[in-house]
Amino acid sequence: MNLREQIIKKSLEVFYQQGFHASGVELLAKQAGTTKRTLYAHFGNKEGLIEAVLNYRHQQFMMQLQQYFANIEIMSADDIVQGYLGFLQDWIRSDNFYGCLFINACAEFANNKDMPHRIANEHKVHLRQWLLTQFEQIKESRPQQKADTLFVLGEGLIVSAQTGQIGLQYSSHLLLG
Amino acid sequence: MNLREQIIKKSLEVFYQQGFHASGVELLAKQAGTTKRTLYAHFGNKEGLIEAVLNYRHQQFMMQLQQYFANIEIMSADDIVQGYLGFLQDWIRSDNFYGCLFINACAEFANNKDMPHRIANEHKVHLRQWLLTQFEQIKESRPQQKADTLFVLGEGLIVSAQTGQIGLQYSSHLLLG
DNA sequence: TAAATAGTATACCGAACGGTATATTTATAC
DNA sequence: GTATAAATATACCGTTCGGTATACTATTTA
Repeated sequence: MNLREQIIKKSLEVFYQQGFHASGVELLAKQAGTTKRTLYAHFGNKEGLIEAVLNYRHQQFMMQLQQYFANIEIMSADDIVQGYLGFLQDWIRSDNFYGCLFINACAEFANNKDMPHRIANEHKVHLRQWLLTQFEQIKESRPQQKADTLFVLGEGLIVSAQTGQIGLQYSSHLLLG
Repeated sequence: MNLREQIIKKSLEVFYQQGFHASGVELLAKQAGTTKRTLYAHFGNKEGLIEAVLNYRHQQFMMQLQQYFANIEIMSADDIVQGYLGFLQDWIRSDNFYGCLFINACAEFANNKDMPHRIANEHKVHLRQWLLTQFEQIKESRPQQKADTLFVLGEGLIVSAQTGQIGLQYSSHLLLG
């Protein structure tokens, strides 16, 4: 068992459910089944742990998204839209959904020079680029506009769910013009 | 000068820029030009202050939105869409934009039984209802769907701006079907 | 087998936290 | 003009914070 990864995984859970500032290092270590001493040996300080957790979550999220898309056939722009929204809905409807960790990080670290904010920004840029690539691969017209609109819609759905706006009667037939 | 309101206004600024957990009561009092003693006399505890700040922000936001709409002529669904998006864009482009305080509150207080989360939920419900009323007033078809789609798009724009996604090429011609 | 490595247990540090106590000053009102 | 209320200044409380020190144990490797 990889202890370092165990600490990251458990800390991800705690940060996600309680926020970064509200999660003490003592608790993080205990939840990971280890001690502060070991935690600090691995990550230096709390900031180092946060950085590792955010990087881990980025990898995990992109992996899950790619895996989801690997199981569906993408032939049209609508497939991309329905695929991405389906992926988000599965996540949103799952237990222990507390919004997007990167958005939450920006909420707690408002200054864009703060490391968590910067990593969150890079994650979103990466995601937008990935969506763009999907539209480009099927040689869709205006791929940038479609990717960005889908991205914004997705962000809106995530946050709306986080604030308890369930059963939204939104329309997703917006990208096919 | 109303000291209670002064404390609320300054605390709103501090909470908005630093987050709730990261803002100490000592700092909040100092920024408001008063002392902890007085702050506690008015709000009982930190939670009471947070509650007052969130309620104040709700009133302020709805007031500003209504004022913005009072200055434009609403004759079509497109006017409502452009009006709401224009209102959000003005806010997003302003100095000291750090996302939506209510979304940020849900990020820090993930449990929907927490008071800040609950107030945030009520605020969003209220906003959605207000948007719905706008579409109903011009006797637009499918007002609920249009209001919800506009709401989700707005939430997405706010959060996208917060994570630094500028110059998005999204399409707002999505509600006119 | 002995050295080196990694993790545990626990106590501790100074600082900051939310919140309170005491005493003094300011402003309002009868 | 004096009582009453409201705000200030400041010190303090117990607790928790992020982070460190010390000592011990288990595992690996030469």
